[in-house]
Amino acid sequence: MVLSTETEQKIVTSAEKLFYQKGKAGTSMQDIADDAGINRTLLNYYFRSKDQLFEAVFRKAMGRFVPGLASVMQSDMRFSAYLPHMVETIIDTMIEHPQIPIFVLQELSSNPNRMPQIMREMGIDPRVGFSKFEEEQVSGIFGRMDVRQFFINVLSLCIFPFAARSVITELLYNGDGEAYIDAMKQRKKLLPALIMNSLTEK
Amino acid sequence: MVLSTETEQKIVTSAEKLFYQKGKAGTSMQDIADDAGINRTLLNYYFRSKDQLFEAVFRKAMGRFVPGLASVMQSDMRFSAYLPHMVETIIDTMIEHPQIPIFVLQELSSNPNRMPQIMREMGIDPRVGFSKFEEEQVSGIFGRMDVRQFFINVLSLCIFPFAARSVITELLYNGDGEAYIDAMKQRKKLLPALIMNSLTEK
DNA sequence: GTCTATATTGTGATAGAC
DNA sequence: GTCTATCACAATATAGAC
Repeated sequence: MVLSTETEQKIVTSAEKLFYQKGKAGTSMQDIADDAGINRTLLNYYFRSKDQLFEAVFRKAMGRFVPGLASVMQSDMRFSAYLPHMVETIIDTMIEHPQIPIFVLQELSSNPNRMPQIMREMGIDPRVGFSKFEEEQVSGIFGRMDVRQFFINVLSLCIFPFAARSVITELLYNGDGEAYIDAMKQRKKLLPALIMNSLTEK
Repeated sequence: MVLSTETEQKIVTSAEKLFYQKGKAGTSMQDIADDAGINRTLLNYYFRSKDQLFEAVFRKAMGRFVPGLASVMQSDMRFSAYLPHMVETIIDTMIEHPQIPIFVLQELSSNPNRMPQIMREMGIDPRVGFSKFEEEQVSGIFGRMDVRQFFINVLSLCIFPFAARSVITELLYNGDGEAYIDAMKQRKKLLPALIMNSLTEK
């Protein structure tokens, strides 16, 4: 999607901000227009309907982290280098766009049937991401760990802390947002070691 | 909250189902009435406003997993027994109410300022849940692992797979919902060992 | 491209009959 | 407690002037 005019960009910027925060149904076209400082009817002029504007925002959100992940997956790094790189890529993306996890997961949860289509559109082949793991599983790095469970663990450890930001900040860091962010940055170094460690049998 | 009449129960049941699925703004009073098979104005009769109905559902959702967690935390089990029990409690709750994570996280994300108040209302003292960990940290079980990071890891590994259900099912289990559920059940045994393993230095 | 005016529908909420 | 009728308002969307 190419954003030609300045107005179009302002619309998308405001729409992203508000859709991320309040969701699709919780955000009105008027809200977006006000935030962008433009007339409400311009939203319809550029995007025809709220649905289409939302679609643009949703796809942009998916596009913010899928390509980064895909490129890591498709690189020919070995597992030992692959893991820290993947963790860092995910966490950096999350720090930059901390509201995306909930936004995307909420939409996919309300509309689970979208997943297959999205995967096709984004050119995601589940088998590609695994080939690397499966090769190395043969060589024994994974021990008895199921590759799928392993993958779930990595994603959980990287993404959940951002989806649960408010809870974690309040419950563990006494509401101190900076302490929370610091902790998230630490996880870039912490997680790879922890994950590797979890693979070796006790 | 005591649900006296049958009608009131039908309302709450439908409201839970729809609010979990579509969120507060995405669900209309008419939707709920239709789902419950009753007249729309009865919702106002019993709950006065949509806000108050939502509050009832939200508190019920919080109440579904907070007490279970709190009771585990406040028991005087030692860490080695505490961990599997905590993991099992969380995952069992998630299997029973898989939509609660996103529902709660989305609401708390849109409205982060609710967290402190909720913690007070539910009688959650952040220090209580940690006392157990901190005692044992002195005795060296945690090694150099930060207790807060550890806690984040446990919650991430237990909860995220449910928040990301549609993604995981599609990406890792070819859309096979039963395979997904089986994997979640396996995690009850898998995670405690993995987590303990991650604590020991390599 | 941007505005005003307007059409149309949906929404939350209440009053009052039964 | 449950219904019908009705309110005030907000929502998306379009037509048409400039």
